[in-house]
Amino acid sequence: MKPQFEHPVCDECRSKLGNVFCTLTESQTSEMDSEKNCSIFKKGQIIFNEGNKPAGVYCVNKGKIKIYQTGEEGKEQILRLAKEGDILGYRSLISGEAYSGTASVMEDATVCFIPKRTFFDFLHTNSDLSSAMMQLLSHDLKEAEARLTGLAQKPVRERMAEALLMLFEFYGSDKDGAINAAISREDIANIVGTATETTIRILSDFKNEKLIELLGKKIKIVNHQGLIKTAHIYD
Amino acid sequence: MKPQFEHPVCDECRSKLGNVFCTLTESQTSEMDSEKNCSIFKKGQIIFNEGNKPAGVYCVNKGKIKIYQTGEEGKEQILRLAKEGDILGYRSLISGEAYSGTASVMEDATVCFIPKRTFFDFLHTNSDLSSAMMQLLSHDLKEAEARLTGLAQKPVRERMAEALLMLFEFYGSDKDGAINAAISREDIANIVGTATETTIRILSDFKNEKLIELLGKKIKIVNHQGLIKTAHIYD
DNA sequence: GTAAAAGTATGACTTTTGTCATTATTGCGA
DNA sequence: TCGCAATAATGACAAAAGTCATACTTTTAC
Repeated sequence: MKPQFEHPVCDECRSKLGNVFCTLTESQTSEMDSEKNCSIFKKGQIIFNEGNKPAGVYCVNKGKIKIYQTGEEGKEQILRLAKEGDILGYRSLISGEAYSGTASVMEDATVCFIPKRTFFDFLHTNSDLSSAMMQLLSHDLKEAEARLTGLAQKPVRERMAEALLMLFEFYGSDKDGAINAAISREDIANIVGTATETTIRILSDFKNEKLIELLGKKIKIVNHQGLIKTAHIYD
Repeated sequence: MKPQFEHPVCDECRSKLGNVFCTLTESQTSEMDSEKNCSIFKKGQIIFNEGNKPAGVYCVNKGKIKIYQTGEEGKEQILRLAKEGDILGYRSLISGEAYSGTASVMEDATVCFIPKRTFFDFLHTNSDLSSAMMQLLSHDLKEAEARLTGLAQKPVRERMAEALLMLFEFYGSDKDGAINAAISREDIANIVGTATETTIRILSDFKNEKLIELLGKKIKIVNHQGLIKTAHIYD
């Protein structure tokens, strides 16, 4: 056995990163440690697929993951991004349905699997966890509804500015001050809900307007206020 | 006192219509009956406003309500519709934020108000209710994400067909077989996420294609299969 | 280390959808 | 019941965004 691999840095997930599992009691924490199952996923691998039945929830220890729905012509719509500390697959598990989206690895990841039975057991006996899950779902719902309205009402350019600010917020910045993620133009397009070419064009517009810099695959925001203004966010 | 007005048909909300409050115990049911507060709202009235702080949840006894977000140029995006048996305002209450949408009455309504304290008290002591709320939120989230993807990927015509099928499903049909709601073209536009004129045009296209009939303000679906095909839903 | 594949960039053009203007039509209140 | 206001309908046009073609660049795999 190699315990340092089986439970790599999950204490971090719980305490440092402050996800819903912070609410677990001592005994639940150790039950989780014995029940969970961590694995490594390489870039491009699928963690779960739209249409599959969930058998538990996933907790991301490390890496970057996208959850997307596939439209008719195979175009992906990215619904959510996940990084260390985030949990995945709870929506479908809770509503007892098949996954409505696919989780795919953008950067090599370590992910723990917590079996359905364990998770529901915690949920039924720990009202703090229930409460945290309700808040998580409420937050996701708020987010989804805001994006829905934006998609219906805002032009691509505004949504693009918004997406860049979101990516910066979510991933933070590397040593160069660029968004700390190697995200393709296509993925950005699939977040914003537009064509890849349009994404490329708007990014070069932003570059010409000195709002961003393009450092290879990395994007650096050089004028935050300008982007905020472009996104028409005034609060 | 006039008990027949204070608690008009709430037993129906609970048992017949099967909302989350089915999970309440006997004593909680009577506690709710004494704590709740029912009122009548006329068409056009606002039940709560985007930005306000929630003080409880609302349970719709009768009537038709829309929840929408207002975009920059004052355009409404309808997020959800509610009818008898539905509850309102739980998302913001649970996440402890201001309302992210406005609830406005489309057809005269009777609505009960359940104070925050009572609701949270039930939630903490009744794990069946917690569970039901989690399922409700999960369902809403799934719905929102599906609409998000549709908005990003499907043309207006498909979304319109989808919306008509949804309205039929949600409101049922009246004696003429038409959708049992007097919903304006503008409201339909704000559900679909398009301009009112585009809505009018597509509805007359659908009429010419013998998919629907327009009986004054009412819409009758005469070719369900055709609409399903137009919406590109194949499951 | 090199070739193939994937990703990025740009131009030309088309399609979709929105906007504005104008005219019916309906519903409702005085 | 009349007339006003809101809603619905339609046309002409403009703008936004998508598609297709092609070139160039970077990554990846052998």
